[in-house]
Amino acid sequence: MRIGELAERTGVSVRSLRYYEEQGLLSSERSSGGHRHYTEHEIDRVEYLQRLYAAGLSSQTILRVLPCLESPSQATSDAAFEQLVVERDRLQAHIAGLSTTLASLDELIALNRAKRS
Amino acid sequence: MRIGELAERTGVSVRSLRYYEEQGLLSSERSSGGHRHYTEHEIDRVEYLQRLYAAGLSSQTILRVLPCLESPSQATSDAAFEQLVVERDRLQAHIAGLSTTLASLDELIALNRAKRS
DNA sequence: CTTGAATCTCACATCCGTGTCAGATTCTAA
DNA sequence: TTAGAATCTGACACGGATGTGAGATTCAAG
Repeated sequence: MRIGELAERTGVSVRSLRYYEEQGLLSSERSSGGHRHYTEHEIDRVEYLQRLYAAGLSSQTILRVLPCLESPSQATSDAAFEQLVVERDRLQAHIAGLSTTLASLDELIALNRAKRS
Repeated sequence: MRIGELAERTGVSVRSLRYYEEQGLLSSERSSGGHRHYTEHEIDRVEYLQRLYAAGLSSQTILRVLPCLESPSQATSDAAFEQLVVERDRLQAHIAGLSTTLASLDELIALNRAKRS
């Protein structure tokens, strides 16, 4: 499929897809004329990238953990694996903080609801 | 206390504290010479602001929900309350997404660990 | 073929909380 | 009173993913 279809099916802009490729996070075959072509597989990849971005990883960080994603094997570099664990722990802590905030927002809502009519 | 101490005690930079004030999120008394002075109360306020920023609210959005924070009463505007609920729901959904990502990172870690020596 | 839609590259803009620097002023302790 | 630290305002810079526009080229359907 071409880039427009991939964009549509993933909900990610064409601009972003090109950016991901530029960052080394997404690959594509090129037609003789230079147009990018993707397989179904890239849909999952793009969606995973979006998840990682949403989790607060930068392009560079994602690049570092990619080997773990692509080939979970003994050959996977220690650096990639360690980075993966670091990011997991960071995300876990982040979620914990957000959960606390969520709880306090809930309290706030209850408090306000009580004081209203 | 002065701005330097507030910064130190909250872990927020002096620059950011001034920015919060500029955005209408933080108030201060001024000395005759123009220096800002804060009470203990502002510590909580700053920490709460940090939580909201971390939860993905923009300055403007925080400004909108502030009335609910400051005076939970019948007088609190409907708009503020509704925005508060919107943000709570947004945060809830966001946490749910992150949790999914966390789970998949955990899987990935387990998978990689298994394949390594 | 031809034509219009899609894609290409390159470059610059945007957002927004924060960093940082400059030059002036204020505060505090000796 | 004076030196040095802290604060003041104002302005510009940054990071990083994404938006946007120009001008050229390619693709696909008639």
